Amino acid sequence: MKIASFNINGIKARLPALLTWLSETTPDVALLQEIKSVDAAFPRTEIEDLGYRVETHGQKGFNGVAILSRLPLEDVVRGLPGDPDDPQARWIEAVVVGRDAVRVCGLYLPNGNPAPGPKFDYKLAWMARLKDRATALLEAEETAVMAGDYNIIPQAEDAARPEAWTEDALFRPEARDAFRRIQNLGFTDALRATSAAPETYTFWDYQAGAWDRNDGIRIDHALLTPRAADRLLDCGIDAEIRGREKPSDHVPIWVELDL
DNA sequence: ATGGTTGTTTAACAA
Repeated sequence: MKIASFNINGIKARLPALLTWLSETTPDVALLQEIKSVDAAFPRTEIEDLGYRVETHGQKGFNGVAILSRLPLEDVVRGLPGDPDDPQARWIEAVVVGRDAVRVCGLYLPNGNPAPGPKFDYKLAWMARLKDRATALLEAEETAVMAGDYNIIPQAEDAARPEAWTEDALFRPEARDAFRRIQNLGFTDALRATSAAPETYTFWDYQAGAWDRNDGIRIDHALLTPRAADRLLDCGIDAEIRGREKPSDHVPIWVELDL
């Protein structure tokens, strides 16, 4: 089973590019972030025509996440548990019913800039809730994947110019520590840990020719529970699509599990 | 230090 994650930066602007990528790479599951759409306006028909079920958790203007799946989905949950009053649509999870079941969690972690400040506080509070959800997945011994735009540069090697990010919310020690604490609960960072992990980034800014200069960062991640990590066959980053017409500033990541 | 770009939505805000 191939599970991909892609911050598309607006479904309205990215639909042709998304359909092309889906047709070319045929993931069984695609977790989308930054759909920037309300549920009713999401172009589900065009995606369903490619054989995907569509579950969205959107809002007006920004944020918004979705799950596309060629396999049946059960137990869809919208919103990260822990704050029913959180107005920002950044989490959706569901159980994919394949040869064996796997829980997929798609997340769009808050950016947090400028830091320090209320947006950075919100980022850290959201990460505390993520840690609680992650702990519950481990305690239930689930086969689960938490993938998406984490807005975290875990280590200096994950940036072409780490010195440019020292004061940024994506690289500040408090945010990296929070990410490390979650991973150290027992998750595998698939795109770093495996021999198949590619040596490339997942985000290149639109500004200042970042793609042409390969001035990127690795901020999209797939964390696997031990039961999922045991099934990991391969993983990758579809970096080349960053060079296409009207690209997102992120590129897709994917893991292949023996499920 | 500033500005550089894109998307949603139409004046900023978010990234």
